Amino acid sequence: MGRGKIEIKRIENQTNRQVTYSKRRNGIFKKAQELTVLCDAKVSIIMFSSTGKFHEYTSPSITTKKIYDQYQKASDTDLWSSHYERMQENLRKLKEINNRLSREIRQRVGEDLNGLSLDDLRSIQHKVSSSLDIVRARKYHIIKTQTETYKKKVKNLEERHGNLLLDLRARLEDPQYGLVDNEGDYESTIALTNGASNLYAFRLHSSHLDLHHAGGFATEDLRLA
Amino acid sequence: MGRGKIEIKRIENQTNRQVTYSKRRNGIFKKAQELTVLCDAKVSIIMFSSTGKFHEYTSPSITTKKIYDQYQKASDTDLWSSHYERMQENLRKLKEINNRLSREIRQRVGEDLNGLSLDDLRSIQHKVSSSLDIVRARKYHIIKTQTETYKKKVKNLEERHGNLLLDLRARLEDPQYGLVDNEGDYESTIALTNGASNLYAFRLHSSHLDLHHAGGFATEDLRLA
DNA sequence: AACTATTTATAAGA
DNA sequence: TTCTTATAAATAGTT
Repeated sequence: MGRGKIEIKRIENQTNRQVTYSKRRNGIFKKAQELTVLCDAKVSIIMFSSTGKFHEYTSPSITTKKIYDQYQKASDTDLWSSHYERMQENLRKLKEINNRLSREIRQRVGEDLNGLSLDDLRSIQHKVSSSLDIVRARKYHIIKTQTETYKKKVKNLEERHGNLLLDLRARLEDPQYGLVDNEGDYESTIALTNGASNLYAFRLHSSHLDLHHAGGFATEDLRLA
Repeated sequence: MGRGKIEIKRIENQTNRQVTYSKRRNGIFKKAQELTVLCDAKVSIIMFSSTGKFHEYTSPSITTKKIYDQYQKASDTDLWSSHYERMQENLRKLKEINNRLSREIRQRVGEDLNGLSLDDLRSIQHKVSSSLDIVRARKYHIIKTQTETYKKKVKNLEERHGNLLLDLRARLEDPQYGLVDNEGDYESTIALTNGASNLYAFRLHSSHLDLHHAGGFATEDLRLA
C-alpha cells in the first residue's frame, strides 16, 4: 500500500527504516485501538525500535500488568521463574539456617534432649557451662567496674564536702569576714553552721550509701565466686 | 476498508464481533511481523478476545520474557512486585527470626555481651544456668539408666554362669553320667572342668567389669552433683 | 509533516 | 472458518 510495492525485508537505509517504523507503529496501534473497541478485546503491545526506543499500546480497560498476569495463566508459563529461583534458594537457605539455629537453641535451653547420646549431652553441657562462665565473667567485670566507679564518685564527693566544711569553719572563725562582730547576722550564721552540719550529714549519708552499695555488690561478688 | 465504512464502536452481534476479531487480529499480527522484519524491531502483542481467548505475537528475535524485562527497564515499573510480595514478606520474616535466634545464641554462648546491662547479664546467666541444670539432669538420668541396665545385665550373667557351674559340678559328681567310671573319657572330663574354671574366671571378669563401670559412672555422678 | 498513487486490509456476502 | 470482492484504510515514495 503505497506508491510501490515493497519487499518485506529489513530496510537498510537508517532514516527510511526509522520513518517506516514510526508510520507502521502508529498504524498498528490504531488497529489495536480499533480492535479493542470493535471487538471488546484486551490488547497489549510492546515494541522496541532497532535503536532501542520503547513504545506501547494497552487497551484502556486493562493494564500491562493485568495482561501479563492473564498471559501467564493462559500460556501456562511462569515468566518470573528465574526471578523466583534466587529468592527460593534464599528462602531455602534461610529456613535451613533457622532450623539449625532453632535446634541449637533448643538443645542449649534444654528442650529436645531426648534423642541425644551421653556424649552429645556431655558436649552440650560443656558448651553451656563455658557459656555460663563467660556470662559470669562478664557480669563480674561489669559489677567491678561499676563498684569502682561508685567508690571514686563517693570519695570525690567526700573530699569536696570536707573542703567545704573546712572552708566554712575557716570563714566562721576568721574575723576578716566580720561574722562574729555582726549581731544582725547571727541568724544567717546559724543557718550557715546548720548548712555545714547538713553537708556533714550528707557526707555521712554518702558514706553510708557507699557502704551500702559496696556491700550490695560484695554480695554479688560472693555469689559470683 | 471493506464493502462499507464502519463506525468504530463495539460490534453488538456476537458472531460478527468474533469474526472481525479474528480477521483484524491476523491483520495486526501480520503488520507486527512486517514491522519486525522491515524495521528490525522487537514486538510483543498479547490479546484476549471478549470471550477470553488468548493470542500472542512475539518477534522471532526475542522472547516474551525478554520483552517484559526490557519493558520494566524502559517504563520503570515492577511487573512482578505483587508476585514477589509474599515471598519477600516471607524472606523478611525469616531474616528477622534468624537474627533473633542468632542474637539469642550469641548471648547464650557468651559472645556479643558488651552492650548489655547488669540486669540483662543476670537474666542471661539465669537462663544459661537453668539450661545447664536441665542438661545435667538429663545426663544424670541417662547415666543412671545405663548404669542400672549394665548392673542388671551383669547380675543376670552371673546367675546364669553360677547355675552352669553348679550344673557342671553335679554332672561330675553324679555317677548317673558314668563319667568317673569311664577311664577313656578322662581327658574330656578334664576339659569340662577346665571349661567350668574358665566360666568362673569369666564370671569374675564380668564382676570386675561391673565394678569398673559402676566406678566410672559413680565418678560421673560425683561430677554431676 | 503532508501528499497521493498505489497497495493492503477488511466488511459484507457466500 | 475460509473465499470473494468492492471498498476503506494504510502507507511508500515524494515533496
